[in-house]
Amino acid sequence: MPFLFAMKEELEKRYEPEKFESRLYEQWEAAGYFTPVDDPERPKFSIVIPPPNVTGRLHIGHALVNTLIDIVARWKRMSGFNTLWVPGTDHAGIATQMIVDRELTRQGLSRFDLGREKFVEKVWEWKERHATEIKDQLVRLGASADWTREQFTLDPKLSRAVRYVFVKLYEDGLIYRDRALVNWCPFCQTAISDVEVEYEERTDKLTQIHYPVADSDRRLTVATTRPETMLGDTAVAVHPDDERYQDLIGKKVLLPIANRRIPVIADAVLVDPAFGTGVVKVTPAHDRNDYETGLRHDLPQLQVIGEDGKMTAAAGADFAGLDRFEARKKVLGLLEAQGLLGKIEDLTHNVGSHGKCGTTIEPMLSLQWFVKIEPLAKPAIEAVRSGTITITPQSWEATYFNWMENVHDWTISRQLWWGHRIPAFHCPNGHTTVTMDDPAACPECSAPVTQETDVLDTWFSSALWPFSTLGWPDENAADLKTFYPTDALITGFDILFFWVARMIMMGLRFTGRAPFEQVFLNGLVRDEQGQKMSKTKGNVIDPLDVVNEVGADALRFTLAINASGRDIPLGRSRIQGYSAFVNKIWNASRFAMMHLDTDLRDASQIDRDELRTVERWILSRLNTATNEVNKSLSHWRYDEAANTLYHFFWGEFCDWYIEMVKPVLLGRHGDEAAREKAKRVLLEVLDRSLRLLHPFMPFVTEEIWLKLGGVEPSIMVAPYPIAEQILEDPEAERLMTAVKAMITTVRNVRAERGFTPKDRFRLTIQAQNGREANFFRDVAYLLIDLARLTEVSLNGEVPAGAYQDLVEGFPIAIELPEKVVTPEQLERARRDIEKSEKELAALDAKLVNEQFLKNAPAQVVQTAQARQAELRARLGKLQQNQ
RNA sequence: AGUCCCCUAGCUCAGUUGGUUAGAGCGCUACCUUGACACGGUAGAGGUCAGCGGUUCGAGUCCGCUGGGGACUACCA
Repeated sequence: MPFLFAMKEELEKRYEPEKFESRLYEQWEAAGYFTPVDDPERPKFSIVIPPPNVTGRLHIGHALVNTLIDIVARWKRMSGFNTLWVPGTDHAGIATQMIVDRELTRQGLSRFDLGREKFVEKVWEWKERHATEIKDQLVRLGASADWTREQFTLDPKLSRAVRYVFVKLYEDGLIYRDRALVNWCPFCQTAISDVEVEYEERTDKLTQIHYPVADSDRRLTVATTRPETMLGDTAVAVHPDDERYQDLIGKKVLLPIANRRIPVIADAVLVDPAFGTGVVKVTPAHDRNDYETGLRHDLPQLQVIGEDGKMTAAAGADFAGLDRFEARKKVLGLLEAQGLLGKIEDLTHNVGSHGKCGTTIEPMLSLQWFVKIEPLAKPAIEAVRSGTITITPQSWEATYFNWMENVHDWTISRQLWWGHRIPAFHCPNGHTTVTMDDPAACPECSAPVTQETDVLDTWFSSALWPFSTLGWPDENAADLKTFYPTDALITGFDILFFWVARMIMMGLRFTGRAPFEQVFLNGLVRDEQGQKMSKTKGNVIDPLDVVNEVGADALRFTLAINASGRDIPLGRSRIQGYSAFVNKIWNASRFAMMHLDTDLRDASQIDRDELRTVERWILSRLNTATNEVNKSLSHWRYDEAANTLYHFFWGEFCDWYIEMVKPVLLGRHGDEAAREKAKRVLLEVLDRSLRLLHPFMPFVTEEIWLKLGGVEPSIMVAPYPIAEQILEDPEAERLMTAVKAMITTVRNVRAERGFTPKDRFRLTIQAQNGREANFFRDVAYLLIDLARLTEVSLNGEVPAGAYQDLVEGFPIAIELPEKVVTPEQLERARRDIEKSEKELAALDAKLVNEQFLKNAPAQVVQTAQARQAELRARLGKLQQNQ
């Protein structure tokens, strides 16, 4: 990696991200770095944003997803990929309509006062405001998305794709219109799909009601949690084999209040004879199972609850117009008065409500549009099973299969105003036309046509997002040809069914290819105690607040280092911890730059053989880190990659290497030539570290790097480091590990024996051969500096009374002045020895065990033997320290 | 009810195909304002890896059971 640097200026004393983050982003955008280059030589990498709803501000979950996307995008871009990240927003049908509706309510208006056209105009105004706000927030995060390609699901281009898909699926018989039982939200007054229903466990009253058997004094007792639906009962069902009711099958019961005669039917599917009384009331118009039972027995469907959640005329004059829950009370009162009320018990069951508004769902018969799902699901299942698409973490695949293998047809029509209006045209003679272009008149009978008023489920357009945003259905669209299929999809697991599954289905159906190869599902951001964040709990963290407080880089790094695919516990203290790391990077760079000259050139020209062991060591460690970061990122282990960087930069570069070059840089040791080499290596390590860190911390790395003055105009278009075998140096690592351990041992003994940092000792090292002896002589200045010694002597006599130890295979002795040893110190020393003795005993036993020697791999036996020898030697030394 | 996941230091978590002395961050203790950083440095305390049983020369890691927690899907009159 040849590179040139000309130090431009020093860093500010303090790290103050607010001073440069926005400026850098503007520079990147102005330079066009977010837009892919037109270079056919480069492999491409493309990814689409999970389009945020235009309902409002982004929350911490958005910050997470977009940070993870940005890390991959920046990593790929620096790694030479022609990278496209498509940004955009979703019109979010119900959610957005609700919000604008609510605003109108505050003004004392309703959408009906405005009318459809005016209302939709209002929503567009809202959208313009919020799409901008969302972009601003992503900008603050440092998202390297290509804003010249920003998309919106209701844009003409995407709307055309939506219409094309609708028409095609209709023509292929996969979209149909039918009167069927759907999930109805009485508050939003629209049908919703199965996935939009959220189930919550609740304890309700299970009420027994006695239905008198017609022309008899017997009565059948049913049990229900929804007494008001009895008004819509059109049968009572028992199990065909239930002896208790054999004689009543085929007879009639008299439905109380309504005073209708309804049949007693036998149904083995609906009725579990062991539950309750074994008798079930059947309300085909308001319950899924009853609906299907009704179809089996050809029962009338009596709709007693209307679209507004109020009782209909069919419920009887006394009930018409009454809210469904009011009606329940009234029914119970009347039944009680008639003595037809039985036992009332608690029953814990699941109740479905609309995820967007919380209203209890009313299963309702309704004329709606559906997508036949099975022909779409089959290939989508196959794509994941065959590995064409991989899902990470893999455990989600089971959930995916489970759902896909059992999905029902998808209700796609919504009784809303905000969304893609269904391109179906009806004429008074009952003909329906579905075409790409609006028909002037009915093609069959030339009668005037009117367009369907329903709009499509928001997720219908989202399902096309990876290709509609790239220009599809125009097969020749340049972006489609270059960037489709996309490479990866990063999103929350909560929209696996809503979005991911449907994109796979639609992508396969319409482009013949999986819309992406890899899916990474990130976890939920929770608070530090693992609790879900919610406004009511007051534990919500607003990403923008965090950016304002500590900068985008600290937030991004905190999110990344916790992103393993599981839920992420996030708290202020955690973010603080990683903002300290950003601060550390700033200060370490500042130190390095204080000692780098302005005329450094082409550090790659250093002859590696001329480097000292210390320098070969840090380059070797850096190389290992480089290798690990690339590897971890390639399999979605953001946490591993971030951890590797954290420990390399702080634990090795700052804590050891910088301390080790200080004597040379500050002129306390070595000559001018040595100083030059040290500077170049320092620069090289800093440069590579910044590049490695850049995808995680784009701002701080750029700010420092620009001041370092590299040849590339920006770190974000500089090459990402890759591991180079030439930098590996196991021997340097072995020796430096020993040096570090010796320093730590001296410090440890100093502290344990109650000496102060000012007390200096003499250290004696026994080297095994001349080469090692020379090495320790060369680094003696380092040991003296970092371990605070008076001198280091090689292979000398061990003075009587010196503290002895064996460190990484090297016997050492520390000459300590006389000092009274406290009982605590003795106790500690004894415990240390005891621990080693225990371990040695276990090893001794293991190494005479023939089974172990026979079965264990040679490598394992060898390390055990080596450890045994070392422990024996070390114990010998330690026992002399009294 | 089914499927999946989790239980490792005070807290939150990492521990790849079973193999040296189980790690990190935060928190805690003691000492240190040493020329980049007190958002710092040095040293340290703290773990019967939920429990029981099994497989194995060897289990935090594999299998079974029990207990506790969570997620998703389906359904319950």
